[in-house]
Amino acid sequence: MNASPFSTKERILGAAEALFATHGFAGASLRQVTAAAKVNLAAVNYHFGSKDKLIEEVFRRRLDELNSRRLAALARVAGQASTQLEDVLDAYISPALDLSRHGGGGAAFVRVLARAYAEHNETLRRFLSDNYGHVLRQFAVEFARLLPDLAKDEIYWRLDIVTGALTYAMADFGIIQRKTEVTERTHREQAAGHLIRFAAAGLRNPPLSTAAR
Amino acid sequence: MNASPFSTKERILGAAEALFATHGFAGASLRQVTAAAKVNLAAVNYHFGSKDKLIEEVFRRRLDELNSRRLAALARVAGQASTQLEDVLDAYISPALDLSRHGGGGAAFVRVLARAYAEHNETLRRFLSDNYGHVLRQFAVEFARLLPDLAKDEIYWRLDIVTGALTYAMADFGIIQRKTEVTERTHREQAAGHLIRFAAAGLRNPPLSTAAR
DNA sequence: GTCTATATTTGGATAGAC
DNA sequence: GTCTATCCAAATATAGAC
Repeated sequence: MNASPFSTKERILGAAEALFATHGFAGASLRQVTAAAKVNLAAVNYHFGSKDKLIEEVFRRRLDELNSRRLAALARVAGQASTQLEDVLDAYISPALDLSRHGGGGAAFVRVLARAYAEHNETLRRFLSDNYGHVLRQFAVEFARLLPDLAKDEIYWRLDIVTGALTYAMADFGIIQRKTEVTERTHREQAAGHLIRFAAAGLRNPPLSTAAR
Repeated sequence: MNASPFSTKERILGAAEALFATHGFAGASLRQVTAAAKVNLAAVNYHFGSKDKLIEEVFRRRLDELNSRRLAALARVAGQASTQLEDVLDAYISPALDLSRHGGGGAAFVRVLARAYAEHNETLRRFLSDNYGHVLRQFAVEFARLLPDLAKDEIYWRLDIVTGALTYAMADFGIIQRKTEVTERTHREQAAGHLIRFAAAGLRNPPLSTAAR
């Protein structure tokens, strides 16, 4: 139960996170992982049991914190009369941004998360749905309060679009190449700012009247 | 030079497309591919030379058509006084939607494309940039015409967000599960409609004044 | 808990018959 | 062009000494 950041276990998790982000789950081998972590090849199976279990641990380590940070941020603005749409979006987006700043490897994890969406793997999907499902539902409640003209379906459609753009933006998949004079951190903050304003405008868009269909 | 849809080559390409969409490039083995295509294992190396070359062919087969369809659709609305933002978005989004309807395997390809974004593989990135770069630039010109208040940088930021949301939505990564009474096709059309309206609102959003920073 | 060594499986690629 | 058989490299996983 040694959670020291230099324990074998933690070093493996960190190396795995970085390599899964770069090469994918199938693309990164345990040999690469153990070499990067400077531990013995056999250590993975000893500490985690299998490659699949290691993947799950990589997720669990970060998701618990991201989840609770998002919900805490939401709790601070939910139900308040003064709350703006941007505040709720910020509660959703900023914890992901903060995570990506965790020099340690949070930035890599954000990309791992994006990969998980790309992998249509049912096991992973269920794992994420179990961890994120209730978070999204709570945010949907608050968005519905602030956007009373939108039907429930419409809210979910739009949140889905926001999540897509967020996933893509945070993982830095985009075509926009960071200029060398801009730090990684500044680039991410700019991305988050653009995203929040874009998303707010998209969410505020009046619903298509049923008559117009 | 046999391009019959039942030729060995085409069967391999179709099977590879489907398996790459499901399992990723590293995750799908040539053994799985050839078994699904009902051809001999050796056929891949005979027809394509290597797994990497096969991957490139999977892209080329669809990208050429998608590219020219987008540009053709853009040409029909570019420069016209009556053109609305939604028309240009439609020119960008609808060809991807059409592709995803190609019963044949276009739907799978859209997911392969999304995976290519997730794979940060430099070779693939360059390949896509070569194929898509000029298309995006042409669209940016037209968006700039319709959104004269936005700086060039701002246009690219927003287009990047739209591309992210589009990639995500078309690949059906979202949390929204299609209801069983809704056909796949209808679901995709709804997704495209929501996306276009959302994106139009986000793009029309007034720029953040520099004073407000 | 960590190591070396190895078993076992899987995957990419090729040789050579037909 | 297609097949069988096979090579070789790389990967996961485990056994057993320390």
